[in-house]
Amino acid sequence: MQPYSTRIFHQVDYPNPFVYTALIRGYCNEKNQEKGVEMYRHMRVNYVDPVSFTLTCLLKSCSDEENLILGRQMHKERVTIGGFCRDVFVCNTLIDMYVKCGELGDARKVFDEMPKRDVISWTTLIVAYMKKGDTVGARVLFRGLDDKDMVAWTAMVTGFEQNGRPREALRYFEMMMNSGVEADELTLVGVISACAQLGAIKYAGWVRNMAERLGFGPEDSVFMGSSLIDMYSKCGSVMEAYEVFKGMRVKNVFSYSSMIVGFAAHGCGKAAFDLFEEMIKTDIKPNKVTFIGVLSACSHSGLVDEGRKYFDMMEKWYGVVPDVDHYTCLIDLLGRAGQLEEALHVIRDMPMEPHGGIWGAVLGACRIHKNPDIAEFAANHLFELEPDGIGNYVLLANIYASVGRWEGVQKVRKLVRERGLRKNPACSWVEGEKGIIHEFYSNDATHPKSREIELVLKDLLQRLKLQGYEPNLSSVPYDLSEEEKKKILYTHSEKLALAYALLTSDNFLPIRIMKNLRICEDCHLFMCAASQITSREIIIRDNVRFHHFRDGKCSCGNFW
DNA sequence: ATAGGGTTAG
Repeated sequence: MQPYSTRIFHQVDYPNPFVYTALIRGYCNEKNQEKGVEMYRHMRVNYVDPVSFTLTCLLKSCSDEENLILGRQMHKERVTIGGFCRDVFVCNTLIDMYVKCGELGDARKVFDEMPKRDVISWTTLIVAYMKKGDTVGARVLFRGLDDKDMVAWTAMVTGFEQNGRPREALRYFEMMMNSGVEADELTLVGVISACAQLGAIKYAGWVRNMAERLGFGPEDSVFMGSSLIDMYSKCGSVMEAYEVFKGMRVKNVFSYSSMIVGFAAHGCGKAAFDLFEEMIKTDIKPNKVTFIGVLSACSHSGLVDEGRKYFDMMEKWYGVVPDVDHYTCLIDLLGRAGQLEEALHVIRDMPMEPHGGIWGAVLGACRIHKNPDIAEFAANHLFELEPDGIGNYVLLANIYASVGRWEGVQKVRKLVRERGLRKNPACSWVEGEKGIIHEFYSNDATHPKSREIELVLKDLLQRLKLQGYEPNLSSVPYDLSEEEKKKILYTHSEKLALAYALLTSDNFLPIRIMKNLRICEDCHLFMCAASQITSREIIIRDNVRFHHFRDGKCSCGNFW
């Protein structure tokens, strides 16, 4: 605040509400809440009645500072002054204040008691429900909203996207289009992120065209560019991601980090490092996520020494203090490289408590290196930290099974039963014609083409066998007969998805399969062989990384 | 004069 603002103020003999409010606004804008409140008191003591803007200024600063106590006081003030109860501006700011302070119930109460609400009141609340993860609540509210505008629709689209429900996000986007509401940059960025989750590369292409027509293509918009980079790499196309990156006129830390993370997930370690080196020559400062990318690039390429070097550098040279997630990358790096003992030392010596992710990285490494003892140790921590994390139980059971410790498998199964947990069904999906997503579960015969899929798969299996493919029975973590194991392997969801893609897609295009869990050894072998026999490039995105199968080989080097 | 929706993480 300019010092003379206050001086001038004191020269006014009888300041009116607007003069006071101007001063309060000045203080609040420069985050000097105490001074703002002091002026407010001054105003009241002198019997000057506040206007609604006076309250909204103070409430806004309560939102920013998350000062719930003062916020509640202002809420009461509103009542005592009277008249403002009906003021939509004041109420909306009040709702926002309660939301920012995490008091959704109070926000709702203000909303319910408003005599007249506008689209902003609704949207504020819808976003709050979405952020809390209550998509049902948000949807109910949205249904009750009469004049749904662009921002309200966008809040729904991005809300679903942020809650990991990309299909609903796209559904709402389409409903938005159908109801004739225009989309803008923010809407389309949300849609692109939903496509990234889904692996819907064709759909994303249309959205990108739309964005370019509207003047916010990746060349012009950093947001659009960064989310396209992320989308293309999550859809298995790093090169296209890089094309977008190169074409962006303005880049920021998001663009670089997304690209580095993309390279990392595809096992392009060298490209990730080169881009990092390029980045630090610009004015753009690397942040936490950038280093997550760099470190995970090291771990997917097995570069332990490089990883250690970057880990030591990040704080010393770039002022980014390693947090528990960076330690997770380091543990993952050491673990993958087989240095499990060293990984445990790092956990012991690190300055924070290990969280689930840390033990998860250890457990993952134990799977690669078939180490049931350390696995048990890590899993016990995990079972305490994440008692409902079904993936951990499955992983431990698989590790036991891989070394034939069936009594261990039984023990884990019992634990799962006792805790009333259920295995996540494995699911794979591909984008079919017209960009429609086709989903497959294991042993799933609900797809309209399932009869043909079965035939394609049978035929493929026979041809693969002639080439020397043998089902990998140890991929089935059950103590079953060979025949039964073969039957189970044969129905894994990614194989169904592959058969569907072979049946329907264009011959020259790569096949992109997404799945929710990690690919099993047998499917990995199967895909290697299938890529050779069919001369098709097969790209599988599992829940961790990408596998590019081409000419009988996988980009992960059979080490994942 | 004052308000609601956005990009990167193993």
